[in-house]
Amino acid sequence: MVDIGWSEGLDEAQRIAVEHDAGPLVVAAGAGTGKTRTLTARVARLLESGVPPERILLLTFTRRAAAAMTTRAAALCADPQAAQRIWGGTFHAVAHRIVAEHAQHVGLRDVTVLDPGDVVDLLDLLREEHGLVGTERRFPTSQAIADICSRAINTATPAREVMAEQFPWCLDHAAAINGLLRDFAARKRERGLLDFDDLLRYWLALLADEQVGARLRRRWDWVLVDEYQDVNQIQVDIVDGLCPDGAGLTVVGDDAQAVYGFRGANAEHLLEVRGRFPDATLVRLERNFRSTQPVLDLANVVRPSELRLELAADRSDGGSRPAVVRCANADDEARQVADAILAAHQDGMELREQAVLMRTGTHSHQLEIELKVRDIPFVKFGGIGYLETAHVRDLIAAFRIALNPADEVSWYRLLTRHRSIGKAHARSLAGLLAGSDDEGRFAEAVAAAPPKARSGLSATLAAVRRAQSADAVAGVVEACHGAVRPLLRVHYADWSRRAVDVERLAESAAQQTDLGAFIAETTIDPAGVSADWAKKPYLDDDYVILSTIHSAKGLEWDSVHLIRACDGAVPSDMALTSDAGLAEEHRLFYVALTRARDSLRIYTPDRLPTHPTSFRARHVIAKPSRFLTPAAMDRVDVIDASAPAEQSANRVGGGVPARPAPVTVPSMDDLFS
DNA sequence: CAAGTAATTGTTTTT
DNA sequence: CAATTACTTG
Repeated sequence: MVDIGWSEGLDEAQRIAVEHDAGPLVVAAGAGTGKTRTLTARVARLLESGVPPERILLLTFTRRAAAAMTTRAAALCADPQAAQRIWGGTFHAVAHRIVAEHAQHVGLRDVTVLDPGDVVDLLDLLREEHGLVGTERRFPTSQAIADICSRAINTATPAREVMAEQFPWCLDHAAAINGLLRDFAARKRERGLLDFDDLLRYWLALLADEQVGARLRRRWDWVLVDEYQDVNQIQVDIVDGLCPDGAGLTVVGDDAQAVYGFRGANAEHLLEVRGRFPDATLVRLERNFRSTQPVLDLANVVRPSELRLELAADRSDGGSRPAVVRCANADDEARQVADAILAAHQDGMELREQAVLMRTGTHSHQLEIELKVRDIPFVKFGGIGYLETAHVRDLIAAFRIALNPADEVSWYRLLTRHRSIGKAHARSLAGLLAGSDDEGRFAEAVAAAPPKARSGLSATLAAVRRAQSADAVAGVVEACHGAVRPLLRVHYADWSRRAVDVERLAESAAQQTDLGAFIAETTIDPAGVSADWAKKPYLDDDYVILSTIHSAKGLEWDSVHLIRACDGAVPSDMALTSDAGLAEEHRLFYVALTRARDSLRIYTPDRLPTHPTSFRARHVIAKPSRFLTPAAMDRVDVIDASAPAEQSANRVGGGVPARPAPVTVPSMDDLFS
């Protein structure tokens, strides 16, 4: 690291942002304008000027982003070790660290983080207690109730209002839902259970406390928040609590890339920072270092924005116009994408420099098959929930019980895995087991269980007892694994396949020094962990990235393929009910386009299956995305791949015709006459 | 009250 | 083609 300081290669606007002093700073950074580089350089500059790393708090959207930024900052510093001591991570991850550290201040003995699935389980459990399960009055699903609750918290809006605006069909049950949610909150508190929203609420509460808040504020002199267009009200309040007068605050964002409205985020928050802190400095980054001019020409036509950033390319190496590729149907689209990927690969472009983006995880179904058939390696980001599979969550539930015996949801989960224990028994037994520290409660529970369940249950409880008294992490893990292993057999038909996954998690957990932290981090950011597991073996391989547009945020590739650019997919038909929803889809489209450095291909199949996975699905006519306006189409080349003449030439596996000729099936009348 | 079988029904996006 | 959900039977 010789002589590559933080100031190397910055343009004028970036330099202003990097060198800016302690006053509040807003960096409006268009796509590809070196936002990460600027933020990183600013951190490096602070460190070089003698700021102790632990006095810097870097809030990012994913853990991966925080890690990338601290690593890059480290590379720019004289003391690379120092950067590792920066406080960095997502709002939720930092919240967990702070809340765990101050558990006693918020009246908790243990902090257990509930994942969204656990939240639904707990609501299910409570709603049975509330007698809200009858079939004759259809009550909203626990998932819907969880969504209402989350939205209320994240936007600081009463649940009743949330229902009126977003969930009108639930309004009839508003009183019952509110009662259930009050109980839900009370139960979580009693048991030391925090869901994702609680992490933020508790952090905010700590900041509001006179003494603790003052101490927390003194802890950091510099607070930098990335992707500020995607924060919600409670996160704004947290930032406010950290920097009440804006001193030392830097926020970076792009209102045209706000795509988390469904989670309560609102790009207005970015625009409001200057109203909140009139002395804030605004720096605009408008020079794009990422893409070629033809790609930007299209992006600028598509771009929706109030900050009115117009991107100008810094690159002068020309480049070709983006392509809109018309395809006959989804299978044809998959072949076209695979063809293009292989062709580029033949021309020397690594697979990892090519990405396929889609609106929803299921859109790549046909493509995944095509890639497998052709032996093209790929990794899919976003969507996949290794850690969300039932059996993996079973083992995590056992870990949680070992660490927090009051974790009623985990007890409930583990109990329902036993033979002869269903919802009803599990509910009462979970109450008993989680409700007291009494030594005799295990024996009591066995006695209270139905006879057929007793031997299994006592084996589980013995293992749990071993786990609770083990002092080394490996011992806890081993005991929990021992508890879960026989249950898999009982509960899942395909238990042997699942046992392998569970084994893997157990191995990984056994190596941890702090099991509680491992579980919490895994719960808060499962993508990071599962990606680590899933990708390690392939790391030196070359593979194509398949990603949802959401998960592609902040990333870039030489070549980008956007599939399913059809109305109903982009924009998603789920979003068409409101103007705000449509506007968000529009921004999402913009985010997708701006991921490309050199090559951008947008695929518009003429026909799409109604059901993504079923092959009996009807194929219906699809229209190209409404975002491909005439002005946009002026800036692309149209390739009509659905025309038969062009097809077969560069196809590898011979072509399957889009619509096979009808086959006459012989009548069976002669068999039955 | 749970297990097993049959029917149905769907599917954004994520910390 | 899952993965719930509804219904029947033990």
